[in-house]
Amino acid sequence: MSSRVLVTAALTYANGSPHIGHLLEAIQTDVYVRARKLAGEDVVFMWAADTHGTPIQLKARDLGIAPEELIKQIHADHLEVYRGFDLGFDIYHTTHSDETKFHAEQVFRAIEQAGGVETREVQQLYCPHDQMFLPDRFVKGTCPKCHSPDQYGDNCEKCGATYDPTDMKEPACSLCGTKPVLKGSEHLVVPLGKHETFLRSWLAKEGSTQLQESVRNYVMTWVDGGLRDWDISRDEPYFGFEIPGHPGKYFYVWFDAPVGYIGATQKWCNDNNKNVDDYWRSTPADTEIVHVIGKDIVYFHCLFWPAMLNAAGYTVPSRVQVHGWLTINGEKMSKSRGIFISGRAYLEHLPPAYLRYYLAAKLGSGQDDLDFNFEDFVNRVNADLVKKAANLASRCIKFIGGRLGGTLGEPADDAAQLLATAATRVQEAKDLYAAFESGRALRKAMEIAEDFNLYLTNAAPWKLTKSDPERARAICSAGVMASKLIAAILKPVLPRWAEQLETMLGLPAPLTFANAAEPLPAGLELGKYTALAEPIDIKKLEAIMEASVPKPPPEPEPERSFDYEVEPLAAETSIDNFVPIDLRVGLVTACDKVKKSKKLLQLTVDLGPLGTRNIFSGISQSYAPEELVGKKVVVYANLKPRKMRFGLSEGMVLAAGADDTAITVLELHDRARPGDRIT
RNA sequence: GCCGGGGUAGCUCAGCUGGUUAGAGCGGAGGAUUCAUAACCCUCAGGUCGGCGGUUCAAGUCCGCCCCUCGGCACCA
Repeated sequence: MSSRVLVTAALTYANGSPHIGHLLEAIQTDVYVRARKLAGEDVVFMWAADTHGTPIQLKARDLGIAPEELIKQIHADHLEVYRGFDLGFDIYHTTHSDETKFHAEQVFRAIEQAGGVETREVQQLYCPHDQMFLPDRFVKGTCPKCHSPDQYGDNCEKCGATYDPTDMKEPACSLCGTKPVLKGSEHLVVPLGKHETFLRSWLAKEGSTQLQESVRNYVMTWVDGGLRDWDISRDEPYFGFEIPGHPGKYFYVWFDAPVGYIGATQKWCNDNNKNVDDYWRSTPADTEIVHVIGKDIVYFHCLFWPAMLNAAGYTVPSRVQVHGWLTINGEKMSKSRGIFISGRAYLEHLPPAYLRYYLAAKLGSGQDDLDFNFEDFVNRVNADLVKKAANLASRCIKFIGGRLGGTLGEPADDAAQLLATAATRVQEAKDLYAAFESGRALRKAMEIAEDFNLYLTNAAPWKLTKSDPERARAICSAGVMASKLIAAILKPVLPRWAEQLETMLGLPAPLTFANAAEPLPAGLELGKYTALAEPIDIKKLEAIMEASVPKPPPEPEPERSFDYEVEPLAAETSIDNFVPIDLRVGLVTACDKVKKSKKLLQLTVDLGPLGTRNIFSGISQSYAPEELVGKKVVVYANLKPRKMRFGLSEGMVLAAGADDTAITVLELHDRARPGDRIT
């Protein structure tokens, strides 16, 4: 066992408030940390907000405030929400800090001195109006392949072509519309190929790094496919740290973001009289470094990050634990479609314990996606927490309090075996937690509750209050003891539950995995029972989701503001340009999903006297096929038929919407006749 | 197309290195009980363990092929 353990959750990007997806990871990390602490290990949870990069810079500009001000506000918000969920991090720092800057520079200098940094001349689009180089997604223009207008600088959503923003026709800055110019710039790159030997050993199956098998395989495909150079610099203006010795160049946000882990540790060490080198200049055998991340950032944490650390002489991670995505009622989260839960909205309606329990109960060590299902949530919380665990404590403590003078006795002999099994389960749970198997660990607690609820029913102490009160006391005392063991297992997930029970039982010391099985003294005066968990109603969850979705502004302000952007208005034109476009009323008579296609639906559209058409439309992410059947839609009917992979598309169905998942097909009133021209 | 994960009772899932009549939780049906937060306890699911072949004395459990589904990649990191 290492003498020290340092755990991190991924840094939350400081451009918004944490949502339930962030909380999944935070809770997973917190449960892991608390469990290992409860096991008596020296564990710290180092965390921070990720504050640099173009999106934050631009958001601050839109709000008319300095980026420093923006991230300060957001940091405060993160801290409040995360504390609200009882997350036991030792620090929630920020990457925009002296400590992170210091270590980012250290890492960079070390790599540079070892000859690990090279320069490359990069030609990039530059907006003379905004006076900045434009990342690919900030360029809009016409696709060089299919000539669709208004596509992003990296690929075309219409034809799927990929290209360089410099290849686009009529490129424009997406911020101001100005035509960007091509400008050369020198970038600093780290040729990752130089670190291949190290990375292979770090990733090796036989090595000491703990990685999920699927993660290891995934990363190895990158290594085997040839490691590319990593561009670590960005030109000013860029919200971040200037690179030492390279004026006007800034660290790319992904260079300094993970260094935020070290920065947070440095700050915490400064404040707590510890030595940062014990953590980050140690050997993995001496200090475990465990990163909990989502599957989107595996690339950074399993390639760049260990390579950087190793090259700069820092401790490399000993474990990277990857989790999947959170879906809500089986659907991907999406603010625009109202499928979204913010941490803040949750806290306004429900106690954090339920979410912590639900997510921890569903989490295992795999990286499967996890569904937040409302019905399941209510069932699980009510059945496990309320009906099983809380009820066991309630029936025993209340029984002793109400009928037996509130004094605990020795646990009954016939419960000894069950209590021994329960004590074993606590130890098993400890190990399960350390393996990120919180779901299984919690099951152990429920097994204890099931055992003892049954035991109590069979032993029926309520029949003995008159005839044999001491026997009744012994039975219930065993139940109280079981509740204590359950609370120990629940403690990493439900710290407040454990504290409440500690108070009711008047425990001399906080519960740990080690002391959980220590007997309670006979003669102990029990405190009054206070409810450990209350049943919840599914309506609460619906209310939370509603409250999470940004509401439209109550009254239109003099200057209307929108939370979305639309394409700029096309150039003015005459009616002559409209005439050649023949739009017709079409009745959708059949509609099916296209196999092997993510976006397409295949429609059969009746144009009345003009016959029927087969039309493919990229709206499958917004419509179920059956929704469209019987609808009257607008068809661009003289559009040249287009051969697609799945067949011939004979026209186009008109629709509105920027996002593939939020498209609205134009529908006509029922009195429109199929085939009628639209003018 | 390529790479991964899945496909086991109505739902969510356990089933490790193959071995008696395939399990749990939830929901549902019935019953028992009243200490407890209408809580607890008992009984009830006759499930082709996605399909087809194969290995074996023995296969959800190993091998091959196929189907379905989810995710990732293929452009960016």
